[in-house]
Amino acid sequence: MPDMDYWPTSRLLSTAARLVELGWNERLRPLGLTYPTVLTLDAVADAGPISPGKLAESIRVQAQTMGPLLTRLESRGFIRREVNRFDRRSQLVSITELGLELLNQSHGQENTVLEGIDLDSESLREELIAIVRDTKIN
Amino acid sequence: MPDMDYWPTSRLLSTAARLVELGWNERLRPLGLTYPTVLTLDAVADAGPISPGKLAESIRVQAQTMGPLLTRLESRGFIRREVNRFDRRSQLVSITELGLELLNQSHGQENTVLEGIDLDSESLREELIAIVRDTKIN
DNA sequence: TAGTCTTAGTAAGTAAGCTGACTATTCTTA
DNA sequence: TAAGAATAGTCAGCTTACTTACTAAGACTA
Repeated sequence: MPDMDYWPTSRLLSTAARLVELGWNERLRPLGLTYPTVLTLDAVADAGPISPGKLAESIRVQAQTMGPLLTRLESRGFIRREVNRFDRRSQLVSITELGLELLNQSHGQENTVLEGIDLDSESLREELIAIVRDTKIN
Repeated sequence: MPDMDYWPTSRLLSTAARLVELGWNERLRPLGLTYPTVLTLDAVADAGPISPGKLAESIRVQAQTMGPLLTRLESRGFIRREVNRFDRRSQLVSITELGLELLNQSHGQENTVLEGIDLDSESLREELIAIVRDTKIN
């Protein structure tokens, strides 16, 4: 085990994030989902029919990242994409029955991730929120 | 800005990590480096001639991830790889003069990242260390 | 010593994320 | 109303990271 006391905080942050995502993905694999796809499905389920751009903004990735992600979700039948009749540049994404079903199953798994690790401390949450809030995205 | 109070902590964690890495990469781009390459160069500089496997272990990525990363670093002349004479299965990685020089420049940039964000609080570090320590990697 | 187990590294395939550059549509303004 | 600016999405190219499966070399054991 490396001597993490000497790691820069940024390095701790990304390593922790990668390990947590890894744990998530392990649980989600049997469902055919991954961590980012669950984030996206969640956002679509929440925000009703929504454009890919807004979706990208809401989970803080680039539009170029959201495109292929939606393509994968669509090819598996978890979402639907249609052109917005009122602005033909944009699309409207909505979740399918199958997507909703999978999303519910994934929420059932949620509790089993990272049990034993005190990940829900309020102070940790507050510091992470500060980072996300204060880091400017271009 | 989304309502992060309702985000799961894991989501906060990976979003924060991605944004921090983004900020890092912006600073490193003029040097021709990226966040993971600096991690790797750092580890090589620290641990002297070291095998790719140990290197992967020390920064907690898979060996299959380390391989291509070293190939890129080598093609830019930042590191050197040679076969270990005493165990011809393995290699020994060492940093070059050029790599050392770049690494020093990147350390100079380090201070300008994330200034204004309280990223170095001790409690944040402790919680992150706990996550990295307690998350089993296969 | 021959056969098996272990270890080091690589290859192939997929996913996710980025930048920069492009097309198509809509909006704005002179 | 025509020209230019802005917006939505995609394409191409690159990097990082994972899984599964492989080869080569060394170690161990019957």
